[in-house]
Amino acid sequence: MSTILIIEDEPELVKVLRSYLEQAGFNVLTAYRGDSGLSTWEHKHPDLVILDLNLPGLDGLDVAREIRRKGNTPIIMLTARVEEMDQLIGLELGADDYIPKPFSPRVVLARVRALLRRSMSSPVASQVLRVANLEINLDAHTVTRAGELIDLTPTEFNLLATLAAQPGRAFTRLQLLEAGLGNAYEGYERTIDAHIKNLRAKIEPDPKKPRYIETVFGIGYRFHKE
Amino acid sequence: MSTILIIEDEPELVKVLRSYLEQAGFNVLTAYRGDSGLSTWEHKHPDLVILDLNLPGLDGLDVAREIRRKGNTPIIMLTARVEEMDQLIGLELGADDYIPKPFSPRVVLARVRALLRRSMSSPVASQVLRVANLEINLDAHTVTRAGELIDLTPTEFNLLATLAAQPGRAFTRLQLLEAGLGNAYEGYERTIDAHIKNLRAKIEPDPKKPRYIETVFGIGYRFHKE
DNA sequence: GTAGTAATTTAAAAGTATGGTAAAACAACA
DNA sequence: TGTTGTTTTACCATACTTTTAAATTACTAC
Repeated sequence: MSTILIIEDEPELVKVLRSYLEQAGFNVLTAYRGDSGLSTWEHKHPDLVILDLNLPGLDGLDVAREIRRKGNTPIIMLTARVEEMDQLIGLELGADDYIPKPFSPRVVLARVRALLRRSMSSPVASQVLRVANLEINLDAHTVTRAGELIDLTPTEFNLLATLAAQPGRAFTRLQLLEAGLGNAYEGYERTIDAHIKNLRAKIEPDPKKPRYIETVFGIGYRFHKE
Repeated sequence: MSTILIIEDEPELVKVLRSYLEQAGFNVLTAYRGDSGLSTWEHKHPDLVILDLNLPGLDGLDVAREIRRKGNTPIIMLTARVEEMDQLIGLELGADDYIPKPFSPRVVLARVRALLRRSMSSPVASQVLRVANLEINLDAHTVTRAGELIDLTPTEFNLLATLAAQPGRAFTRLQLLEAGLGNAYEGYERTIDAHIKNLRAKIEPDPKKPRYIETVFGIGYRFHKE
């Protein structure tokens, strides 16, 4: 269930939005000031922020900038008028969407859903990678193939997660050492080969003819796309 | 510069949108039917699609579904009324944003920018060279011709990428040795010839009459321009 | 045009690098 | 200490690159 943080100083508006969003099954946090909103964001890690432009304590623009600097939580900006919105766009600040007041809560809900769907499906935000008939759960550190649980070592899991996060992209052994094992410029590149071999033995139906983890000759490895 | 595909059957609306978007520096493609729009999308790979819900030929919903199935181009959906929009949301179809008619072109422009900024910064944004009907994916280290995957060796891939990155420019064998193979002043220039031959055998429809990789007598080679 | 020259294409052989694999050495941890 | 996971090593098969040399093609000058 997704958590949404509303930073807005007009209590009536917050009340309406909260009820509408909770109705729709979201978990709602609220803050009435910019600074306290930012602090809530830092401690609770919401999945999305609805942010008013004019706020006491700390301006909405500054809040957005700060959130962008420290993370990539999707932001929906509430603005007083369309003209104001256009100005904002010009500023190229990091909000993902803008809704001019007055708006219907329904519109907000629609945008929230659209934005969440988008950010959820992005490889960084999602906690579960689904590729081919593999399911890689980053939180649980588990991998299942067709519902069957596959037991992987930490290194194998990291490698797989790195590769599967961007199917189709080829990684060099050095990149994999860095991303999957943490140790960049120390260590032997062929170590990766050994792990890949073990990984293939566990996840490939036929390890001799890998379907998921492809070899890119002269480069490294790649997770099969599609 | 970003390319935007508008799929909309109302000519007047297309005209307004086009002028507004082009004014803002975008490259605009248009289609008046769902099926032709989908085909344009497949061939031109726009960075974003503005899609009307009601279309002749192929329904907007189907177009969106198809685009989602084959890729992840951001989609902005144009809908007749707010109520209709809510219905769509319920369908959980893959559009990224919804704009109810009537709308101001300014709003559309704002959304386009917001969405592009979002998708541009996403890590999936892959480096792809498209020349003729070849698609050279630098991240994946793959080459496809008309969707067909072509298997190249590392050297062949580097050579092709070097040549295709600047179509029309002639490269000497020495430059190609350096750019494609890494070893500059050592090595035999004729080596390039051998690789070019193998490369042609793989990517040219008729290797005897090369269309892509042209010979520049006395100089070296050049990727065909246009 | 034609002959002569130079550059390119081609195919095959010789050489080299890369990846797969299994097993041994090593490290971490209970 | 026994167990499990990681890294290294070494060998082999395979894929790739380079060289070679002969055949072909393109240019130049007559």
